[in-house]
Amino acid sequence: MVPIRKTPTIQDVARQANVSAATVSRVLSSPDRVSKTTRERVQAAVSATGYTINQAARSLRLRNARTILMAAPNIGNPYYSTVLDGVIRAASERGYSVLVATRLGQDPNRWLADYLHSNRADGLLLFDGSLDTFGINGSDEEGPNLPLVAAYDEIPDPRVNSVLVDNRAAAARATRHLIELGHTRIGHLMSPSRNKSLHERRIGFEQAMQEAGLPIRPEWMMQGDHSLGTGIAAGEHLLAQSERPTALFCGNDEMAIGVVHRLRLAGVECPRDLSVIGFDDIAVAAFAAPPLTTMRQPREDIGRFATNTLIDIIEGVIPADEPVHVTLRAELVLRESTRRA
Amino acid sequence: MVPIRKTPTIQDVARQANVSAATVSRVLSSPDRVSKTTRERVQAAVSATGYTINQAARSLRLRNARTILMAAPNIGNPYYSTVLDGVIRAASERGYSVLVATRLGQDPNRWLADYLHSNRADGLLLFDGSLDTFGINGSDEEGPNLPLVAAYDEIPDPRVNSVLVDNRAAAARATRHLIELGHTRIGHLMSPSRNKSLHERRIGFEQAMQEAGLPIRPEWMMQGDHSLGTGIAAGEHLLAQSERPTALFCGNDEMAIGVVHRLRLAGVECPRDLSVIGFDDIAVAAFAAPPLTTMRQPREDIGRFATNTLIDIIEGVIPADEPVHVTLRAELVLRESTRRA
DNA sequence: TTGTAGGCGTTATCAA
DNA sequence: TTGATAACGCCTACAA
Repeated sequence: MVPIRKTPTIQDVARQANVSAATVSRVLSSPDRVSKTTRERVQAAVSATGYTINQAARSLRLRNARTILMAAPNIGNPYYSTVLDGVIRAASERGYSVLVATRLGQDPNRWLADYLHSNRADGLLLFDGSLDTFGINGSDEEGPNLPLVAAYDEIPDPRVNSVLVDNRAAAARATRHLIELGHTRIGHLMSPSRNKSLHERRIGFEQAMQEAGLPIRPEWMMQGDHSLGTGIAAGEHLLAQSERPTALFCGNDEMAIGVVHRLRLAGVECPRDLSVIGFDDIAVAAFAAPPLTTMRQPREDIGRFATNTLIDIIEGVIPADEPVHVTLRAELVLRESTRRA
Repeated sequence: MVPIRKTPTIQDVARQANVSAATVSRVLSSPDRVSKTTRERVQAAVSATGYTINQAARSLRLRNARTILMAAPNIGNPYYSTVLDGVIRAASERGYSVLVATRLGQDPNRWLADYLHSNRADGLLLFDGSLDTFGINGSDEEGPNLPLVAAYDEIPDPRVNSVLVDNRAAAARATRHLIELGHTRIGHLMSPSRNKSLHERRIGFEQAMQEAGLPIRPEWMMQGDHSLGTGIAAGEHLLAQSERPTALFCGNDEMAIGVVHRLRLAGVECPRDLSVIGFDDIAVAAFAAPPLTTMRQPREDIGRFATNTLIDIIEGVIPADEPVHVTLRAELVLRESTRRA
């Protein structure tokens, strides 16, 4: 015979505490504007009733949602899920909820813009390079931009806030690691070049080689598409050569694993005959045979920085008209696939 | 000199179309209750103004959020992120948004309950076994339960809707695979037994062995904690024995990889000297040396089923008072770590 | 078929 | 310091 118990509203609390709803609201948002005695009475009433603030009503009134939206191509991919972990951490520390979207329908730009306009999210974290930031921001001339931070390899638009990894410096660091081990015959399995940030990895490699006065041999510069398959193909390309490098910098870990795998089949052992360094530090890297030396992308930091930047913009801590560009550094992870020449 | 353009409301659309706001609302929610001509006029006005429905207002009025909340211990873990992928797919197909939470503060039960009461989410997907469903549901006697579906290994409470994998059947299937390959000397590296569902894996193993009339040798029954480390320890345990099994069923993939790794160091090769089958099909399994035969957990399906069940409950398609228990099957993934005896 | 009016729960403004 | 009031934008009886 328990009475049907609606979720209590601020009115219920007010009644219970013998004050007005306005006072309850004040106790909740700015307690110091209320006298100590009433404040305590209200707080008692709040816990007595089990009152929870109704976010929908609050959002409607305040025109914000205290929620951010993360858009990523595929959250099943460990890269994005690690980033998401950082996002959730940072957001919850600042009292924000996180909405995750991967299926953006026919017109992703409109879909995302609607999300913000519809008062479901206050800002947008964009991890999907296939999306066009112009479209989301509305046509160039008009109106204020939506709170938006982009964090993916290709940032075409300097007017958009971004969090990126310094690919060039990271690639140079990887290459110098090989040089420091005494290698002079060094090859590079390149990432797809369509993408500007990935292209930076090649630039970084070339810079490090030039600085060390080492020759870049064209037959040791191979092109891959980041798949295991092109790694294997690159392995075959190397096997076909009379002179082989003693070290190889690969544009990502999958390709590195492919190369190592293919060469082993032919009796060329890593790191005995060839030192190999990868890029990304995917989960598999530590379990590969041999465990792969690589440059670790600071995925969680990317999520955290992007989130904090976004919330700063939402809350006006950072002026919205001056784009923010954060650059993070990758970290060298030493394992067993590289060794002294 | 562009005028400051507020996001248009339903009133703006109404004005533009020369109708009342109520009519616009009808066009949006039940178009057939409006004459064709006005409907078209309204639709034109909607796109002319770029109107987007304000979710906060809608939620307040309708007392729902068309949003579900997924609670998981750690979204950086590939297991949960794959589940999340399924969740997002299913939810977006049914027009729901997905909120993800991993940091639940000091009092997780209260935190989660607040989330629902505060009208931010209509239902809860629980993937965190450390949470107590009793607490969230409110004390036993009172009130209607919150829409909640649990999907983790340990389901202590039959009154809670759940989506689970049939661990016993899956373990039996794995064991029978080894038996079918002609093995008779089969060991088992067990999962932690504190957990009921994990304990089922052991039961499944024992059942399959008994059905085949094979002996269960105590010295080949080892206990692990699902870490790589206990896999290595189990490998050492096996190496110390004068008589070894020819096949081993491991409670999860990490342990399987650990065993294989340790045995190889001692010159015992998999699958030449020992066939090994794991459980889960973590991403690493396919890249292990040798690629690991294993039972794949249908992670994405778990997410999808849980989500659809939850939304069914929210929308009243399924009666809330009769708990739903869905059982999914794991799938045998054949790779190279098992072979004929 | 369409319009009017009231209220969902909150907070900001203004007055007391 | 506190209270009354109005408004945020939407939906749904009810009336026309």
